[in-house]
Amino acid sequence: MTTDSTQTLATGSRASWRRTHTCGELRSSHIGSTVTLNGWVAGRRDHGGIYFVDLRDRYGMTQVTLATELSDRTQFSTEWVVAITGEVVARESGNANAELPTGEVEVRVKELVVLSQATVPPFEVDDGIETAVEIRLRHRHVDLRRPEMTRNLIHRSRFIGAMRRAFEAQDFVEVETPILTKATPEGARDYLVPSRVHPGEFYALPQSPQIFKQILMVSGLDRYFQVARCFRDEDLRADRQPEFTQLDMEMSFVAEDDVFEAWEKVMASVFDEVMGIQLATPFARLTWREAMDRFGSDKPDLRYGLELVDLAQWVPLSGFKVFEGALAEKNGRVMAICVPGGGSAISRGQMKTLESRAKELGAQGLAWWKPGESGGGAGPVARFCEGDSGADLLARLGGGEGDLVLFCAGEQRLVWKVLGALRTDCARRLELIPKGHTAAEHYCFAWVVDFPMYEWDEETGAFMSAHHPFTAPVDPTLAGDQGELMSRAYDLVLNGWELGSGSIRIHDQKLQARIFDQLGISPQEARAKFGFLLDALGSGAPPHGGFAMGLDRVVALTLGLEGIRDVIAFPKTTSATDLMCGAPSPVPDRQLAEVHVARAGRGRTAEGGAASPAGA
RNA sequence: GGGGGCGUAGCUCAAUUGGUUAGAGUGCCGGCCUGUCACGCCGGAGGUUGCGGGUUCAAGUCCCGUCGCCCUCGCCA
Repeated sequence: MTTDSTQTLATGSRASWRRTHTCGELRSSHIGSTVTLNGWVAGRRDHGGIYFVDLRDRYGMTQVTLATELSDRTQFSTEWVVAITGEVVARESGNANAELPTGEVEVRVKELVVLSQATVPPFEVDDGIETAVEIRLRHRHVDLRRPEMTRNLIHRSRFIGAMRRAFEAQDFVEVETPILTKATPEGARDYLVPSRVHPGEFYALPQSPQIFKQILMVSGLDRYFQVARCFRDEDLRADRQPEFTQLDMEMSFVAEDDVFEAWEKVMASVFDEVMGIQLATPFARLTWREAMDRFGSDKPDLRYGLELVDLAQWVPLSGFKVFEGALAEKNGRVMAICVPGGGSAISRGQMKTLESRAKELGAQGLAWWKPGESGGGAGPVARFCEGDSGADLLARLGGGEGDLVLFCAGEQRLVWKVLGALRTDCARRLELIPKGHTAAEHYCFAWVVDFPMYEWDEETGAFMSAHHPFTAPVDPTLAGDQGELMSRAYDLVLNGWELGSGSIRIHDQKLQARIFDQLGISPQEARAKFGFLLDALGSGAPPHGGFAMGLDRVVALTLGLEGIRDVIAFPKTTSATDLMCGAPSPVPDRQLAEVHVARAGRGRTAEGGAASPAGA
């Protein structure tokens, strides 16, 4: 039986159902007062003579009680939105709920108004559910009602707010840059937006506000920041969405240290304000080369050891032809990691998994050794580790009996990649990674500096910028082998995640032109693509540099999450679709014609049929 | 684009060698219960086994195709 209470809703701006308190607010001090609460019915327990309702809003949960007479004549169910008015009463001792901040009291309901009915929820609106991501995304409006999801979004909001205050405290100015901008063939694939006014021409959504922020420096803004949406049409990962948010910044008349210091201040202030954590600054610094050689990664997780060890000196002692051959190759390396206790902790089955992982990354196989009592031991490399050879190796690795040694031989980049991945894998397996995200020691920040300027691209047979083409070289004379040039780019790394990257930029028009030349971009091409930047650099450009931090990532890490999906209100799936609103979707032909776009090849039409191939 | 995993009730899962009417928990609906808060007890409804084809006397199960989700390599200046 539905009450007529919904009829009483339209009673003007001072409706009687308006809440006086939130559902997370009531304490013993409120006992005796009459209150009105608004919220969602999170749970009901009918005990015959007394009826309990858990009322939930984003502030918390409050238990309210209904007399039989009231519960009998009022219909409501899970997730209905109701208003209750009643008296706050103490719970008798023994009935208090210590789990709930409001657990000392409850509200004895005199009146209940149904504000909105609800369909049965597709899954429980509660923390710790095991519902498939797909279902949660499809019903995101319900998913976000779950306290842990609400908490994530609130944490994100506070984090961003604190960042804004911290930058403003250092005189940074927030400036918005265009979302409809110019396509750049370099870098990631652009999302394109057809122009209606200019047939056949397209805007691109920004991969980052890079050029705009440099131009703001030329304009004399001196210190800029922005909470910037960025778009990259590339395949997704757990820590990658096609649209994501950066805390982007740029500053003038600076070198690396100035940028680092500005960020260290911001991070220290934000962690303190939002989480009460006192970060130690300055953050650790290591060169790219050191990061690769010690951890096999340019985003090393510094919370544990398992470092890579170079074995060039040991290989001749081993007499292992395969390793000797690898060393003789150009950029050949033989390296290993020693997994403490891995001799017994890593099973035969797990070794198979490690090996297939190594092969997946391009290794021929996985050489390993489990040292035994007297220098022998098990594994394909064991017979090269007998006697002095084994003793020498163990001394280099700092290991011994009971450990597991994993080798990798080959081209340097491959060795780094394989051992870097195995290092992470083993650390996870052996649970060497300290858990937690609530104390300073859970956060290992590090600046990685001195990246290579260029990377060789096999596909195009040309050098590409490792960072981006506006990055200043360490040596502005560009002397020496182009492949060996180092850049003034840097990354900030946290617990094995790349939080963001930046660089000191080129502020000299002539040097910028030379870099374009090294990238194989002709002067005509450079003018067409980046003419406005070159013009700006020629109009009085201050030395400048900056950095952009992936907000989704840092927010996820500070919540102890392993992916960024749960800190984004409406994220996309692995195939870049939005399951809630159904984007992307076909559009009617009329709409396509307006923007001068014709269908080509596969695809659905707005009418649901398949599009005819172009030219048909 | 490649590799791997998953897809059965609203949700989470089970179903022997291919074999009777596809089950359980939870949620939902109804009934009982005055102190629960993962309430308890009794009853009920709820299924295009992702979709399409094939093999077979017989398919949730085997084969082919396809779609979706997750992880991952490539990719992500």
